Amino acid sequence: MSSTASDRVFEVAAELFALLSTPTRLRIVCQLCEGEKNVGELLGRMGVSQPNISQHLGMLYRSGLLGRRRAGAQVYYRIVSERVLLLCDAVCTEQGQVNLRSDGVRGVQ
Amino acid sequence: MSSTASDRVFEVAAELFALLSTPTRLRIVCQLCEGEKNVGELLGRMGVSQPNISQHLGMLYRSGLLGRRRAGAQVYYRIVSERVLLLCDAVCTEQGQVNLRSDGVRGVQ
DNA sequence: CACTAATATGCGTTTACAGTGATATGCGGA
DNA sequence: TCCGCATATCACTGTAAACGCATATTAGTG
Repeated sequence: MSSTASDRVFEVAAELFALLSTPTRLRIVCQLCEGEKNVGELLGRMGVSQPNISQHLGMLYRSGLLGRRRAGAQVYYRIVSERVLLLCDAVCTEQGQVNLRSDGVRGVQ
Repeated sequence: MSSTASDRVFEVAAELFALLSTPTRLRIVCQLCEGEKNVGELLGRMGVSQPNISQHLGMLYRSGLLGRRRAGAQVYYRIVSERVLLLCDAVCTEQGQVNLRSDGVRGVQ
């Protein structure tokens, strides 16, 4: 049918949602909302294995949601997509739930 | 030990994202943004099978994202969750993006 | 060059889910 | 009441992906 370019739009958007569709990755994103962190720091705050978190980080990085920077033996990850922050906010406002961005800071930087 | 209340929040949010993580369901939601539609109307606008769309509709309905109303032999679905609209907007509000709630043509970044 | 810490990658298993085809249910009309 | 349309559900299959484990890579130190 006429669906060619708009198909891509839906596929890309669906992929983005899929990246946020597991609690572990959501928690990672939430942690990184507070600022850049290395793998060890993330590891300490969530009860998952190191290979597991590394795989999730790699996935988010390859998808362009996260950036990374090497500092000696450590690798620091950070959020580079403003879209992700919008999505996190959108999911938490409403339903009177806790804001995933626990520091409660809003706005664009 | 990590079984706190915030765990539930992440699980719930992840589930919501998962509901929007397939192109077919995203397209359904997009169609319903224009207003209430019955299954046949949705079927005509997207190239999927009837059982398939029915299952997706049932899933979205049971999750509370859609409402439904029977009119004779037809069943009309509508969006009842403001959250979904926010999410759709958030995906597209990045510059150079398309709004899913119209008929756009452009990719992500 | 070892040795160790920090992080990444490959593999195997299990589970969940999207899609399909066949069939069941609900509804209006003759 | 039987028929045909609109929609839902069941049973099945293939595939993808999350997790755990073992191992490889990279960096710092002696």
